[in-house]
Amino acid sequence: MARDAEGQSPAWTDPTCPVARTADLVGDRWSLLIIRDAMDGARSFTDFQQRTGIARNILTERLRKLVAHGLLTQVDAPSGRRRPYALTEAGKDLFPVIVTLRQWGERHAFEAGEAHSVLVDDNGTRVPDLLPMATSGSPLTSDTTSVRRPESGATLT
Amino acid sequence: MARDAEGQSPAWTDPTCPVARTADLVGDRWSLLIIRDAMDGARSFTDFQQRTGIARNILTERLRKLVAHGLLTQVDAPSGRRRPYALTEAGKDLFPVIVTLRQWGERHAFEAGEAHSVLVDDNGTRVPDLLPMATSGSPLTSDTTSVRRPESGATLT
DNA sequence: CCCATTTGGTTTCGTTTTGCAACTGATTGG
DNA sequence: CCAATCAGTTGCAAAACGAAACCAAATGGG
Repeated sequence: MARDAEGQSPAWTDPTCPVARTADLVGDRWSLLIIRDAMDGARSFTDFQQRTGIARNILTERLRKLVAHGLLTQVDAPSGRRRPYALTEAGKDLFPVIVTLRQWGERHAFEAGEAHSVLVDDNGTRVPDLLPMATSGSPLTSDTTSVRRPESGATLT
Repeated sequence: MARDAEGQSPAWTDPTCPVARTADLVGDRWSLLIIRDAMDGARSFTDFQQRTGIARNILTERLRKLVAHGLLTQVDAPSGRRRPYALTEAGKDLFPVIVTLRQWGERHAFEAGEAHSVLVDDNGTRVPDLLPMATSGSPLTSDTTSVRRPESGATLT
């Protein structure tokens, strides 16, 4: 199985689009939930399995993929001890992604009055909504921004 | 086809977690890229097909799902005219998610000097990185926040 | 108005991915 | 030492996906 290169750029998506690159890594049904649970304290195989409900063979595969791509590591422990998973810096850096997914869900995926979990800071205060801003401080939307594609062939200046 | 309830809560993920709810809607290989392209001006079936490279039958299915869940609509046009797709308010509200995915990709999914597209505002200025902040203005990470789960049974106060 | 082309799908079929359950061999805890 | 737990594997069935062929309704040039 997996006869050719394991985890390289799939190439079936625009190779210059950072959204596509990220989606290639975490854009499946489980990876983001695994990251979410890691951020919420999950460390062991069974932690992840129980919290997500993912099938165990798929969990194995996903954990390996996330480790291979440097979002998770297994921390060192004395000989023959089990090695818990932990987020790398790159993994932790997905925090803004998880937060925006959460905030969208809170706004659009629950009925009014339906109970859901809330992300709070050290003081127990709800984390404020994340909103793209121009340098000037004015809010940005998809209508007031655009994607500038790289000139082909340009790599360094 | 589609013999039973079309698009309801899958229930195989924590029903009180907004991240899970959102992932249930857009947590597959294509939906986020479709949303991305819609934000970048894609309107027609072939727009989406050409930009993403998705198989046409799957595209049909995804567009229907996104419409069913209220992220896309087909705008009205005079009798028997083709109805282009457009983002709803809920769909546009995924903008912060797309932006954080993009920014993570820019930071971690490209080699130094490798060309990629950039999101800019009306002035052509790059959109600043999105970072969760406490109300006080101090930056937040997964280490300085926690998820408060709802007390079971509580629906309204 | 006519016909060729394009658009927006649908159908069929083969491949891949996912899920489930049973199983295994280390690890741990009492 | 022994039972339970952990971290996976393995085998198989079900679901999702992809490629290509097909089709009817729009479009558009002459």
